[in-house]
Amino acid sequence: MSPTRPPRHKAVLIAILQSADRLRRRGEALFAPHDITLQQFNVLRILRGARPEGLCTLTIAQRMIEQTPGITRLIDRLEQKGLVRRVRSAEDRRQVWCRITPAGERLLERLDDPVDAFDRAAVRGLSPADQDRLTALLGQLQEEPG
Amino acid sequence: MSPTRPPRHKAVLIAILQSADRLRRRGEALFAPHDITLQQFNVLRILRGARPEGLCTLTIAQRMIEQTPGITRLIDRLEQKGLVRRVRSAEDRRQVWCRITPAGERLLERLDDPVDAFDRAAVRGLSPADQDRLTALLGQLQEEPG
DNA sequence: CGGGATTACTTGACATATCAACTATTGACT
DNA sequence: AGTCAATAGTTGATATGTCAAGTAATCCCG
Repeated sequence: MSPTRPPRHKAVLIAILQSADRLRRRGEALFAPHDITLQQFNVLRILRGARPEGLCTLTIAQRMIEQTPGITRLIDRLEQKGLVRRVRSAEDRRQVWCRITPAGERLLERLDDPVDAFDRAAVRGLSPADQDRLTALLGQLQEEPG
Repeated sequence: MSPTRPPRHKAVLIAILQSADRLRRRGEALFAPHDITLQQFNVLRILRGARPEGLCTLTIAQRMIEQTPGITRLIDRLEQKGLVRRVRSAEDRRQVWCRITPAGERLLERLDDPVDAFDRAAVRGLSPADQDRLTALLGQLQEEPG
């Protein structure tokens, strides 16, 4: 019924895209009740890791898991929700420093356990050794130039 | 400089999401000059594989690599470009049969070689055996329920 | 220290994604 | 036949993503 099995190199790519899609969707479902998206959560985590100074906008963008050209408006939304505060830098007035607020920290604290449980559940089909192998293989893939 | 390395189970998830993001973006860049998106390309390929009868809308959605709730409008765009034709089914008037047009087939033919080259290049950092291992590991991951 | 190149965002316009109704048909049962 | 449930799409509202262009501040170089 299904078409002929794809050649090995296509199978890899399909598997990666499918896995990521599933993970993203299940992640979004986890965060949706808390009124944030996966990307917003990632920003908050990055900012929690950068307390107390915070980070300026483009530095956050660089640390995102996924490329995020719309970082400004993403942080706009977090600021509107009161989870992030922004201040224009005094030394270099082009930069904007972003910091997580106490409300943002409280939200992350509420999410820490569920997220960790989610992550563990997501990989429970693989032994620790296989998890390392998988990470290593994907690392090799990404080392490719271009 | 970078924060502490993430635990093994998080590292896997990050690697998957990052890899997929890179692949998607490079794929989009490949298709952009031809005025289609990755998802549109996938629909066309699915429909080429279903010639000459075509498929009805939701069947296409089921075969997509990524979940695609906006399948109707996605196909709207393909129809507007003349790459797909739709006809309401006579037997079951709820269904809409979608078929690739000759223009759609010509577009795919132009893309076949570049896409194959792209796919091969994307995995050239891995030996064939490693490619199979990677596919298998991701398969195990996806077998997980929930 | 003046002027062009860079940097760090910001904004506007537009494409696409997502979810929740809603419509039209068909199927299943009585 | 008559009705309720299920199926197959469609549509509207809204959120988000993406690219290109614009602005303000700083840097670099003579």
